[in-house]
Amino acid sequence: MSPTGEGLRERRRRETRQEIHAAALRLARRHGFDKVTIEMISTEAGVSPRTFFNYFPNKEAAAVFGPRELSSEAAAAFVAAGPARPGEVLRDLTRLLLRQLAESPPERRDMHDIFALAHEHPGVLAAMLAQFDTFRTGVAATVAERMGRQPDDEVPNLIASVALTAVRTGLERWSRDEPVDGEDSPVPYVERSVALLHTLLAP
Amino acid sequence: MSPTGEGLRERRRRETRQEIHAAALRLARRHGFDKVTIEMISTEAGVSPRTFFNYFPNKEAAAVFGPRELSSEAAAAFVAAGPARPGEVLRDLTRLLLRQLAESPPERRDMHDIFALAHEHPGVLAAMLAQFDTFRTGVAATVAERMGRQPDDEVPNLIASVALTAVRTGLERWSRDEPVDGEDSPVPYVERSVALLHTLLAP
DNA sequence: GAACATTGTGCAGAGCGTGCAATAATCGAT
DNA sequence: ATCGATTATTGCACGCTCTGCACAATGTTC
Repeated sequence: MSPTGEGLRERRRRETRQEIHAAALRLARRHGFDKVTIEMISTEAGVSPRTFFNYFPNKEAAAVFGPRELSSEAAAAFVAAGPARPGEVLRDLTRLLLRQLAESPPERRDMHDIFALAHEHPGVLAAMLAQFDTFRTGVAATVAERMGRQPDDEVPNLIASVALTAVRTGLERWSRDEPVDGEDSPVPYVERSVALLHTLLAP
Repeated sequence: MSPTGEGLRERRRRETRQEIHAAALRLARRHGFDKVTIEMISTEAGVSPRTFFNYFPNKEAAAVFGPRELSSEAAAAFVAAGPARPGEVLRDLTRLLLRQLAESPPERRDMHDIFALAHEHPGVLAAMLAQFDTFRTGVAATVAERMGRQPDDEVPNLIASVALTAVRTGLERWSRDEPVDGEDSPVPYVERSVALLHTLLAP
């Protein structure tokens, strides 16, 4: 097993999944989403059609694939900070999310295309929202852990929802903007959404 | 044309859609969601399989079917109230949503089963979120109209997202609770979520 | 390197979802 | 009431989706 703690199998699996995702997005750009078949994606990614389904349930999920959980170290630090008032937890959470976004920012072009696909293909929108919601559930569980509450408690869930609403909104606007030289981070966009959100409820 | 302004065709269409939805949910309860086929649903609803697809793109969508827009009168009144500060618009919006929820509350049993299905079938969750998001988009457009902003502007979208997060969270908890005699409205649950949300950002 | 666990692949088959064209029902007007 | 226009229902055909199963190939553990 390698020094990173990640075995060969694990790495391959991650790479294959990424490969299939990239293939799906590439082909959707080239031919239009609904002209693309699983067979085409599989061939482009160098796997069998059957293997495709070992990684994704359908092509929508392959196209929108992205991170589904917080990095575990960051989450651990967040939890370790211990209980606090909801407002403070929300503040910490948005900071955590922004840091993670700054450290491993998505490709603007990919993000743009995914939002565009979601806009014209209901199935893609559904897949994207489902993925986002999976992330939200995980975040809510982390928040719950820090606050000493149950994972399905309303408070952690509302905190996670609010924070991720800001992230989603910021990312969407970022993906629609024209790239500017030297300024290609989604972070300011999300910060802006967070600020707006505060104006909303605390006027 | 009838006095309601709704023609025979329109009414039939609405009824058929409702019929198919009910059939899908009923069969899912009886046999488990993934044992149910389009053919079974169609037969149960008294239409041809081909007709099913004139109403829904797949069985997930049929199962989670629900309202997709604000009632037009309520929305009109909301818009007519004219521009205001974001916080006030949000307050008005939550009132509007609560009134609508009080006037035509969903069946608790249906809501419970839909959330349960969504919990164990990723495809159902995706369909539910997509439907919710369609609603959200429409609400955002209404809010935008009132505020004299574009429908894709961040402010109306954040307002709609926050309000509907509260609705979703409240409905989910309501659907999980045991029915209590004489107290079977989702309204207090949503009100509670709204209140929590305010505590969050304005502590 | 032997035993074990996981992953990739082919095959078969039920079910999904759509385009098309025919038929029937409703609608809006005279 | 009648007639043409619009819209809904259905059957048919066909390609694609997705899953279960069995077995080979490839890591992993001891």
